[in-house]
Amino acid sequence: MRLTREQSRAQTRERLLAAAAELFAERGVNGASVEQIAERAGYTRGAFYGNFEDKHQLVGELLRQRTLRELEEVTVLQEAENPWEAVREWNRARADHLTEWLTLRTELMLYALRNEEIRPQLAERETIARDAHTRTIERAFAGKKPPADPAFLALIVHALEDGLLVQRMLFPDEIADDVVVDAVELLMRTWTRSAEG
Amino acid sequence: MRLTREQSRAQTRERLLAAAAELFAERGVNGASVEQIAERAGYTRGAFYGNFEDKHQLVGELLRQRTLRELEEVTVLQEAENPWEAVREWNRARADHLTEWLTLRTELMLYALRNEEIRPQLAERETIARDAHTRTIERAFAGKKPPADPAFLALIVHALEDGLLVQRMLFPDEIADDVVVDAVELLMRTWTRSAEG
DNA sequence: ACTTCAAGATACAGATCTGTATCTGAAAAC
DNA sequence: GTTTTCAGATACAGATCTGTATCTTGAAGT
Repeated sequence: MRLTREQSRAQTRERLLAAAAELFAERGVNGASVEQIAERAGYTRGAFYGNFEDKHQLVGELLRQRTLRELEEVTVLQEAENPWEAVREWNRARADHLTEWLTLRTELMLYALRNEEIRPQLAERETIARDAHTRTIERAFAGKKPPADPAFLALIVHALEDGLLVQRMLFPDEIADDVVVDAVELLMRTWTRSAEG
Repeated sequence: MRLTREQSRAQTRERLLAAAAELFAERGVNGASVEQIAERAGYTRGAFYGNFEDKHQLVGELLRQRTLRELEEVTVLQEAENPWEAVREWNRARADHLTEWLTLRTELMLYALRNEEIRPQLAERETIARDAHTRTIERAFAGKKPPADPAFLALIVHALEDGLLVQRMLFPDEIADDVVVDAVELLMRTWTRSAEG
């Protein structure tokens, strides 16, 4: 199939971003050279510098892209008919590429942490994720009295999810995919129980 | 004060390790060159290669050193007369350097994750920390019936602590130092309450 | 079809980094 | 006090990486 010039250019950009994501996960942002990225994508450095200012800008783009994707996923999961089962399914689906995915996420976090300009993007992602949890919790406690401020409970759930993903990455054999959901369900159960009592 | 040759050499090693820790936190392991490390420590590359094979070996040493320190701290905190208050104090003390400390920790984690040889060290640290939590929880539930396997509850507490530290690093103004302890206390409270009911 | 234009390849200059090999000066040994 | 030894500095060769400047080729426009 013949591609229009614009399409071809977009495809090149996309391939470069995908190759960069792979290499960043494998060797870290600083460990992957522009040359390696271009080569992995099937091009030379010329294509890279034609599409991005430099590696710094590409990292910014990648972070933007990944943040957007994650926010979309959050929305989809929340709007599912059975959110808990949806999250469970999500964890199972991510299982194969968990290390790659989480490593890249961590690399981007560290990078953003060191660069004032793109740091707000990081903050935005966290805030939205936490707000989503807050709403879910408020809904779950409609009527009942939660054991603490819903925003605080949401922070706990959010941090717990993140921490458990890391543990799952470090001990893939020992920790089941469902642990994340199981743990959150346990918390919600004990919280609602203590609310009734 | 005059130093013996052996002392001087040990001092040099120590300074190089400290300088490396600083730079790894600032720019990442791959972002810090051997030259920069030596310079920050007040030496030249000659001193570096006289004390370490290469950067790879130094990272291994650093990981070993930091792991040991953390394990010591865990022991000290556990054996304190009032562990909870001790942990609270620990969090306050770390507040100033939290970002530097946690960034380095994350960098070392990523590095170990990518190097099969030193990966066991990482696993050891996590295992010991989790075991310590398991014992604490078993003690807390002596007699009562916990809402789940103590090892599972320990995993939750451990992951939650890690996740909250990250959140505290990302939002230093928004999240208080005590949040980590407060959150764990909340969990323990609701768990024991649900155990009584 | 012929011209124009731009995506991507190639070539080049400069910077940086690594690792080794050699040198120097001060502590240790006698 | 002289000799030996070793920690750390200096010098060097090779590799790699970045960014720009120029070239080539195929799509777009007429």
